[in-house]
Amino acid sequence: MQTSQRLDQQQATENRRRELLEAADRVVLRDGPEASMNAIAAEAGITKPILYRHFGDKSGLYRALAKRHTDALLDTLRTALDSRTARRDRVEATLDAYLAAIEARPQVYRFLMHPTEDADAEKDFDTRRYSAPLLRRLGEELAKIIAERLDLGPNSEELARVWGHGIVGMMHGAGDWWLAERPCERAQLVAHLADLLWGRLAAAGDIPGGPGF
Amino acid sequence: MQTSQRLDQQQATENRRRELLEAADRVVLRDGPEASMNAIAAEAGITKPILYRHFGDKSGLYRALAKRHTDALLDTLRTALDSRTARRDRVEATLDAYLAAIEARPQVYRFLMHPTEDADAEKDFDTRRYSAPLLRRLGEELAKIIAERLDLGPNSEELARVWGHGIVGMMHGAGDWWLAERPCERAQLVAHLADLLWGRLAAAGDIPGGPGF
DNA sequence: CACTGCGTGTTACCGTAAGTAACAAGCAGG
DNA sequence: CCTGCTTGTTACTTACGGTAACACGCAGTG
Repeated sequence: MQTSQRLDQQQATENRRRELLEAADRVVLRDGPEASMNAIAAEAGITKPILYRHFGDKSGLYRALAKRHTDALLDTLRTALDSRTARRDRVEATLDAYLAAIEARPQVYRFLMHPTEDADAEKDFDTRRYSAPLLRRLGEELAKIIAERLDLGPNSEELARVWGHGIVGMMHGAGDWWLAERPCERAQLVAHLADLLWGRLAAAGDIPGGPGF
Repeated sequence: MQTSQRLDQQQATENRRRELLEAADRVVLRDGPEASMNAIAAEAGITKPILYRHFGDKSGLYRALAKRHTDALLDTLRTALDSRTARRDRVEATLDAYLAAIEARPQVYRFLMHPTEDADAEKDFDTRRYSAPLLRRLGEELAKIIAERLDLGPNSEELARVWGHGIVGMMHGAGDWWLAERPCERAQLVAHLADLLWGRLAAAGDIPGGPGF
């Protein structure tokens, strides 16, 4: 019975882990990224050392938590990108899906954007590994899709990655501002961003009599 | 002699403030955004309470410090945007100026991008006031310039602001990734991003026999 | 049955960082 | 000399991440 016991045990700890993650989730949903380990432990009805046994340290817990949300968001975005419509419609659907997600759960969004405060960064002012993993993943995924589907001529690999991270950055930057200021409807924002990607900036005329651009 | 004394006094404290800011600058340049108040005070040859008397709290000091760098960066970018060349050249010059700046002083850049950890956020999970002030300012400035110079038809105000923040976000996202991974030369990155803004994404053909996009 | 091993849980602690209270010294001007 | 103001200090509090050490419960084994 040793092996089956070990399996039971493994599953039990995995269930526990899931419970803890869900508790952490609730706290983050309430307090945002500055949720403390103490608060999370309290929400789960236990004390800190147990959290540390399960996740090593704070960034371990946060990584686990972020992975769940990131996976979910990526699924949503992929669905939007995979619909069988015109390219512009799909781009708009994807932008809209992202914006809807951050609009629905701003605290989670803030949590995901939080730089990792990584312990492994230590003393090296290395510039690597400082920004939000979510954005990196989104950028890479988008790059892959672009490279798969678009005929970009030579250098397509590099071009696709730049575009992937650039578009994700655009989405993030505009979304962040929009969420804070709410200057217009979501649909308007989506249309404006798609216009930007569709080259309207390059096509626009100078202001008549203006200083030129 | 009372008034002139008061003026002397005012100027003296202002000089002191400048000295302290320069010390803080050196520490941030060395340690990045996690520079501690103790370390900054030590660098300035004094102790914490004096820093607090001058700047109120940490975010006060950080705001003052960020303002200096943001002003400087904005000046650089404005110069690039104001050159008397073709629109595409000016856009590329601006992107390049931004990227050169973050490449030259990554620690300062990390510091500027750091979310404010604002004390005034307190308990309101308000979503406002959480992201880097630098990006907001860049976005607004760019929006102003776009609105001033481009003929965008109706709704131009709103469109310009969306584009401003969107383009800044794109620049930031791509720059951040590029700085971490260094996948190509700066000039390449600039050209690719300009291509994106010039609508090459919309114009590209599907991969022959691929899944479509 | 006593005994060992292991996973779960606790309390109590350390180090560090933000922020503050309270006090000491230099130096104007009555 | 004494009052008031600025500049500086030391020493504290509070909060948080992280850890050590110890206690309980519960399998399986001699």
